[in-house]
Amino acid sequence: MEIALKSDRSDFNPPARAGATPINPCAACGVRDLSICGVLDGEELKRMNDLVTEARLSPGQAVFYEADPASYLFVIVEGCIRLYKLLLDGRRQITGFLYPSDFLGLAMQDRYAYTAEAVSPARLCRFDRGRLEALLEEFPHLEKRLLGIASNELASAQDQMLLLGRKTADEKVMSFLYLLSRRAYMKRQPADVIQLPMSRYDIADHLGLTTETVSRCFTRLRKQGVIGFDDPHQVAILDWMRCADLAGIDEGMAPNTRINT
Amino acid sequence: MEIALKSDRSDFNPPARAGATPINPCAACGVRDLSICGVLDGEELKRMNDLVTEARLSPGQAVFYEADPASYLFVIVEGCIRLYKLLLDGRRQITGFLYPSDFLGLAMQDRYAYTAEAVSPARLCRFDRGRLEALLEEFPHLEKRLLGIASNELASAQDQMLLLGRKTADEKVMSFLYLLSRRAYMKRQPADVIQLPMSRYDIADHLGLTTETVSRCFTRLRKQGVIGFDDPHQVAILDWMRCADLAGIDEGMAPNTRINT
DNA sequence: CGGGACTTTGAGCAAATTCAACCATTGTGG
DNA sequence: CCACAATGGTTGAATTTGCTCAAAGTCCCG
Repeated sequence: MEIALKSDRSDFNPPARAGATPINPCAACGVRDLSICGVLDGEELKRMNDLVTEARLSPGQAVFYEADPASYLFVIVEGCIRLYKLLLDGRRQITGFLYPSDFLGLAMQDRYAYTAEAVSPARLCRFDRGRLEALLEEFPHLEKRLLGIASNELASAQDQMLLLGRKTADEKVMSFLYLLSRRAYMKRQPADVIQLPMSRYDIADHLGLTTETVSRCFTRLRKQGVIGFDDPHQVAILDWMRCADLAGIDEGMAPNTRINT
Repeated sequence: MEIALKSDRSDFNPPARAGATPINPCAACGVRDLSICGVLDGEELKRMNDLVTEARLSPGQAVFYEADPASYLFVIVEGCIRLYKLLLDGRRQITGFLYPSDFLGLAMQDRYAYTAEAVSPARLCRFDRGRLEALLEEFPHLEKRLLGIASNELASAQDQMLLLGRKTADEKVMSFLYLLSRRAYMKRQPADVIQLPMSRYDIADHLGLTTETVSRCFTRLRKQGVIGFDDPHQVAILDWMRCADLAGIDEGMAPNTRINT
């Protein structure tokens, strides 16, 4: 199955030269504890280290394309990645944004189900799929971790369906912001000011809206005092009650007041 | 986290009496080959048989509710199940419909992420989660199968996001019908007449539309000769080219002319 | 035969889109 | 160093798709 792509693939990041790219040893990795590698001990980590190479991408570069053979799995080390699917006429749905420690490349039937592109300059760990699968035989808890990750993604996907199918434009935008804030909080990063590395266009394609509508929602919510921003890529949630109300959360608390979730 | 539910739980199916419900031995199961149990051999199947009980549900009965402790996993043996999530004000998004051989109950953090209800009279195999997980330790290929199932569901979820976010009402309805037809074909069931056990209301909540719009789409598509039906629960696809066009498939072939997918 | 649930159809309405213009920021070349 | 093109964001007016409200038709089952 071939997908229609206006853009050529000349910007495709060449595979890092095998064995030639020195990579930060996994033991020193900043995102390890949060990511799939967190379940591995010293010796296992060493084995894992053997089959990884680093990939660097600049904004707009693709990690892989929908329907490509799924030869690699990835872990984001730095930057933001967007995943999307296209209709034949070019309409785009961004199924998610990935951040450091997120896992990427679970595939159905050896083909990627979506395209992955860098939003901001990004660094990824790239694992050879075959060799990683071989490693799974040896480390069953790694496989268990993968299943856990897949379950989590499934749950997020269902949340996103609820958003796309049943929420209003304002609710969609507010839910999106709330989710990003919560994600930052979970990773012990500042959650008061939300960083939005992606464009309004990207946000629109993620929420099933148009750029114009997204922009209008932002200004409307700002006028109402729910959010605040000067830079369109840095937004603060001001009225947490109203935010939770719009996002469809039944607890109206700022993320840093929550006990656990 | 407690969800708002107008309906009480008086219709909840009582757990089948443990050990008391005789069940068709797995070896004789009609959906085994298609389902998760398909990877098990004779001895393994026997072990699996030990931890399963049968559940029967009549239309509208719940298998479990969102946020319930995820104590069981299920395989559908007969009937149709709808999965959904609710917003606080009652808006509903049906994330999927399940059919015989489908697997149910992958949970995040020990809680179900959605409610599961019978659409038509249904029969399910119910597995104790703890005991099944223990079995996974012994049968790693079973865990691999679960991961495969999760990957497939993830891919379907992404397709559904594309549908919800970017397709028109007609396209949504046609995509839905096409998918059901393809699913029937894959299971070697008649794919020329699509069985729709669910109501227009259910379809609407699955496609992010209202009943009225769904109904209008059906009549419009019938007038255009794309589909045909007398009974609203039995629909035939007549114009496969136009169907593929609307559904966003790039091959305009009837499912029974496809080589493989 | 009658009641209830589901489906269909119609008319008016509203949320979001489309089309268009304008503004702000950034990077480039003269 | 500044003009200016390019990109991304915002705002406005007109349009449209799908929704809401309302009513009528259909089917099933007691």
